[in-house]
Amino acid sequence: MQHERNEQTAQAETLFRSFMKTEGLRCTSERIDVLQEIYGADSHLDADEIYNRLRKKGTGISRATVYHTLDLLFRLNLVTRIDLGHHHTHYEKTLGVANHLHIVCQKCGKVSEATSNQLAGMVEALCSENGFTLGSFSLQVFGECRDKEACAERARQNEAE
Amino acid sequence: MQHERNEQTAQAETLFRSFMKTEGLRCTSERIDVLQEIYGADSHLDADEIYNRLRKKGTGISRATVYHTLDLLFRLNLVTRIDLGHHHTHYEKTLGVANHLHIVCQKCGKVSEATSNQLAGMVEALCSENGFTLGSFSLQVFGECRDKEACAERARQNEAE
DNA sequence: CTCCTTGCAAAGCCTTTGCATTTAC
DNA sequence: GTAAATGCAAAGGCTTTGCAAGGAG
Repeated sequence: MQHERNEQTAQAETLFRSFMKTEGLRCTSERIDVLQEIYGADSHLDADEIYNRLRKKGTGISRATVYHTLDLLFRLNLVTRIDLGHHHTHYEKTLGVANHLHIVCQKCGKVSEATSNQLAGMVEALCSENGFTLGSFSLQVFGECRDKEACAERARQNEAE
Repeated sequence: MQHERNEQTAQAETLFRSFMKTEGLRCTSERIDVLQEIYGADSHLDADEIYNRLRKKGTGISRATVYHTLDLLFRLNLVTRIDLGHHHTHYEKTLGVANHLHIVCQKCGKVSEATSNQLAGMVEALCSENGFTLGSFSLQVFGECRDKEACAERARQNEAE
């Protein structure tokens, strides 16, 4: 698993460098840092989380650069934008997680990660049918936890904060 | 078609009134106006579009109420929130459009509406498997137009604006 | 050496909030 | 009559932008 993750990160970095060369853009250390932060994370992050994590590691990056880089990575399909209903964007790696989706509870806000082995193929087919080349996609599902008790407990915790 | 749309709107309104009664909330004319605006629209709208359309019709509604109502309708699963990458939320009716998704071109920004007859069933199954009751969902696909010429033309138009 | 990129701070924009007023039930 | 909803304006929070300084190719 550890090994797999590193491979993904390495693959992303190789792709990134090649993209940058093609587009005549520069591979700065800040950009690589953001890429690694996202690929090293187990799930979705928002811009501020990425900024703070990098600062804590001693990387002297600015928010402006984080936003610029995220936009770049999105355009290159190395990260996806997802909207979990928090009114700000989250970001997630695309490589190696094409069967990935989120289910958000509308009551307690809990976000569950789910996988589907049909999803990627279906989206790919839909793109073809509609005259598009697939870049990335994100599926958000809003619903309610079936476990009402645990859900209510979490909702209470949220209130408290 | 016209008939079908009206039926959906009527169905949404009935559901809404019953929800409101159950929750002890009030059916104000502003809330009904927002609901009708969304159900009367052919596609996704953002909060400001809803506000402006209602104002043009002479409805004296405020932005605050539009936002409050959208939140309410979302919680009741009468509208879905979608993120088309514009960094602000769009809203769309849920009733009668469960097979609906968006494909956004990352180059020119064009949004295509697509349908899939497998999608709703798949999402429903995923919810069950993961211990959730389905409320609503939204799938956004980011990619590139295959028609490069038309795409480049649209991109140029966007620049001009 | 050139042009891209960074970082700071300010501006921008969407969304939420506090509070007095109005209104549905 | 009373609790809920509206509207206004101000505040809030995420994101973008302008511009000077720095750095990759």
